[in-house]
Amino acid sequence: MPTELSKQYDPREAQQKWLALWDERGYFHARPDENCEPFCVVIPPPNVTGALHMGHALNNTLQDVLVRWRRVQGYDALWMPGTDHAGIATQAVVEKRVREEEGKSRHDLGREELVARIWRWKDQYEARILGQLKQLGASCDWARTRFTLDEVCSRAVRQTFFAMFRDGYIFRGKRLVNWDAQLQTSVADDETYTENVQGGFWTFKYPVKGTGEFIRFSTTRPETMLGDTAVAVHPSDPRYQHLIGKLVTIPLVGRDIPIIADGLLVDPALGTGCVKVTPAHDPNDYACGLRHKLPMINILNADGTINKEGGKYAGLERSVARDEVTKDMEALGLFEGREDRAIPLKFSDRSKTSIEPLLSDQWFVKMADRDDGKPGFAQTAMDAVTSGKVKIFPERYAKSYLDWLGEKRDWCISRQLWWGHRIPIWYVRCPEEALTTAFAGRQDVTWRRDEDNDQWLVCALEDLPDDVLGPQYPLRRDPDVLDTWFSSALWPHSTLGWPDSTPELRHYYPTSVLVTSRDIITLWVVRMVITGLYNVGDVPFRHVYIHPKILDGFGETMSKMKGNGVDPLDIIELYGADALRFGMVHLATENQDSKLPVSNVCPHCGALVSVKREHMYLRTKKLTCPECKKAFRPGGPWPSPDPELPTAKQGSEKFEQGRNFANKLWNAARFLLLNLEGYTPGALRLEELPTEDRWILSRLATTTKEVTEHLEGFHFSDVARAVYDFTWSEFCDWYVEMSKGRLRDEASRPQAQRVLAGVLDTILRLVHPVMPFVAESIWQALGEAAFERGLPSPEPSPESVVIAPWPSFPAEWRDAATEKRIARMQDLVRAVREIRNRYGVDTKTPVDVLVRCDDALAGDFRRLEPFVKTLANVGTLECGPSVTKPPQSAGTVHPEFEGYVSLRGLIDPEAEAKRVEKQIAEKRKHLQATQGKLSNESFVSKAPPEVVEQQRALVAELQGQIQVLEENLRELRQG
RNA sequence: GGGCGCUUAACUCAGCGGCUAGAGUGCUAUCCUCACACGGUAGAAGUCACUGGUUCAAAUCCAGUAGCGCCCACCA
Repeated sequence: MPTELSKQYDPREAQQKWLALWDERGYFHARPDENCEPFCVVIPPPNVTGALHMGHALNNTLQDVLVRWRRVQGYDALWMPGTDHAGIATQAVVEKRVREEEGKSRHDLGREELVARIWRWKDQYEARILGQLKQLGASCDWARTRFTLDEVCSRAVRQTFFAMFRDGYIFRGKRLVNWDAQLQTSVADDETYTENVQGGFWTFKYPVKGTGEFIRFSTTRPETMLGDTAVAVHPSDPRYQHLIGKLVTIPLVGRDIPIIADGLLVDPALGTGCVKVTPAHDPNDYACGLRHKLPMINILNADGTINKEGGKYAGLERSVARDEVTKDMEALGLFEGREDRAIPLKFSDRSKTSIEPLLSDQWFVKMADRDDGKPGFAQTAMDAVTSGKVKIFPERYAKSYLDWLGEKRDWCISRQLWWGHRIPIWYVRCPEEALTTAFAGRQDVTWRRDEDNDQWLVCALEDLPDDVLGPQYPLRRDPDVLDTWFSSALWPHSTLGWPDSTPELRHYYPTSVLVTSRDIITLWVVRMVITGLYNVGDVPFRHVYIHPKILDGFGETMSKMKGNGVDPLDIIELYGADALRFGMVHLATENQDSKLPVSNVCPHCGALVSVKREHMYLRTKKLTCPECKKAFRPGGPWPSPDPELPTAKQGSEKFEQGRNFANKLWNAARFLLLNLEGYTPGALRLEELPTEDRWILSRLATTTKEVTEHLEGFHFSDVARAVYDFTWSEFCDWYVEMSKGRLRDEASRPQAQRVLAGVLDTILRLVHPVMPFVAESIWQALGEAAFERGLPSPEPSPESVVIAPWPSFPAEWRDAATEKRIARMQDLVRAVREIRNRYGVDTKTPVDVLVRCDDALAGDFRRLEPFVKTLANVGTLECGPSVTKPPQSAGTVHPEFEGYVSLRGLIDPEAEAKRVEKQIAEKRKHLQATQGKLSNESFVSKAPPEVVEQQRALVAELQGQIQVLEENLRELRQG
């Protein structure tokens, strides 16, 4: 029963109960309804590697706010959930576990077994992540949950790759990879580490042909000289101007290479100012090689020995070749010296041997414009934004999107991993007839010639058996997998069933809005636009909303290692899911970062101990709680629990506002429910309502309009603020207080109940997208006591706030005159309270108040007299034009009236006089400034007339107030 | 190195050309009054980073300076 509502809102109980109820009733399940306008959001799929962090909490809260709002607005709302297989990250986590628990490497397990292990890991963590999202209150359509590596997504990936390959958007190209010569495999960047090792810095010289001159250069890897294809100097370096365009000979291999000018590669201040260029074995040289169309000579075999390009050095180990090369150069008199130097060197995580940058064949998606008339991918994506088909909020992020695309850099999509979508390419050496015969009439196989390697590249929609061409032409499948972002790029349409034309795809695509963070605009947003346009023929979403990034109290990124992160689940436990959500919505401003100070929660007493810089990176092993003086271990990525010292969870006081707000709402509802006895539903006629009712309805109508507009413009912080301010500062602080007397009066009670119930009903609808749990709790309780309610006419209430229609009120409800009337009364009440406080007059002792004002105002105050009397505990209230300041009273001046509180025996005339003097001084200063403006001829002539008028009115007002204050002062001094 | 952003009360942030610059937290005083102490009432607290400029008018627009941060590229 309603009267049993506890004094404090218990989020935990509510969360359990309503999650189950919502799920059971299927509120979040969407069925494509042609007669209903769709609103669709696809979740940025979280990685299955670990737990959700604060960024996820923010991202998903904002999506949920939008989806819940649109759903109750009557849209056919679908929020598509799912997770990402996150190639490298997931494989690395599982490999690490296998290594730690079994001491085995992935090579010990083999590809199949490792992938099987990762699938098991994925099932476990996917369940955990989805569970966390549910705890947050995310209103996803869980029945549609997808995974970027599941069958549905795989089919889309296969189809996309096949079509892009067939259409010539996917091509094979060269790229430098990290080559592990011991394991004879390339390794991903994440699998390497850099160490400073003692190395050499050699200086050599090459003879410049036909000049007798030499050009000097330095290197840390002399053996790469065998693969040099140019020497570069800075275009504006005066020392070498005359040599640009000349040829030099590499003596050891007898190759002639040009001297080129390259401002990007060469820093004239470093070394000799000349750089040898080895495009096949150095990332910078590679870029330079592309710019100058230099030959790229690979001098290494897979095992790290020098290949046939190295001439007489062929077959030598790298290090041996280095010595030999140096020795031979010295013998030729071309060696100038060597100095010891610490050199950063990349190593492979697994073999611990040094990484060799090696040019290898990789797969790319072509971004640049094409010469065959088909659109270039980069351009189509740029057009989508410049034409406004995709709108980015805040607008400034459109610039990063366009800038990045403007480079039109090809997208390398092959990764040397085992976990992911395997590239559907088979290599075979055979005459083409073998292919045409075997695949005659098949649309699902296509092939292209790879002249460099004398082979065919065969792409197929379904896996091809190795012997499909017969035993003499075995197929070899590409071992690599696709970049994770390749499958993520298809997410908005693959999750809806593409390549099939499903009802979902037809109805919900393009989706409505994508909510994400700015660091993946280029990795993800751009690529979704490209594939959406290519596969479906339309953009994937109409709007992109980029939310801020959450940083710690010092403005640093949060990370487990630093120990400055906050676990959303801890916040839910400590403050409730609604508090977490309110906090997230509240910090979502237009700003690009938002700081969230972090605290350790004392495991003994729950006190918050703020995390300081020196606590980070596990530098502090033990902290003492300032409250209970007991010791604990600060939160962080501790590998195991400490038996001696309990570890703190991490929290933040930022969420107290949301928790308190939920409690405030709860108690406002409690108040109403305790006063609903005898409630009967009934229609309200605006014109018959008393001032206070028209006032709260006017404020409610304004708030509703504002909240709706803030949601439409993605101004989330303003949404939270508007709902909070109205509920707390207007409804609770004033209207509820004003209703107390009316509820005790038999005659006015029914109407007060109806308005209170109606306003609370609307507040719940407005609060629901942000704080669904507390809204539902109150909604259900209210439903028992006042099932039929509403504004202006009562209706049976929907069975859940989750499906309660979004409110909107006629513009006439907003009533500026009434709002002004109440504001004036509030000013009077506040002034009386201030005087009461100042003189320490107990709230239980009534004071007499006199107000000098015109007749109209006096009439107003008389109508509102009961409120003035109860809100400020006023004994007698006298008002009118003939009122004079009583002796021994304190006063207040207002633009429209003067108020006096009689303080017989309490007043300190001297203190009061000083106060009045101070006020006079302030008003005079203000008056002077205002008059100054008005005496400025150009202000009067150039400023808009209403601004000038405003200032004139202000002058009159101030003069009046000063006059009153001066009279009061005289009276105080005389009396 | 390129791009973007931030600097307003003790802290976290609103305000984006025209009120005597606001909120939440914290602080001070007071009140456990029959919705709420996760509360009420009132109060104190700001050279709007600095220097110039534009404008009748600048926290707000422009330029520069300093500090902080994010993203991207890179460190022969």
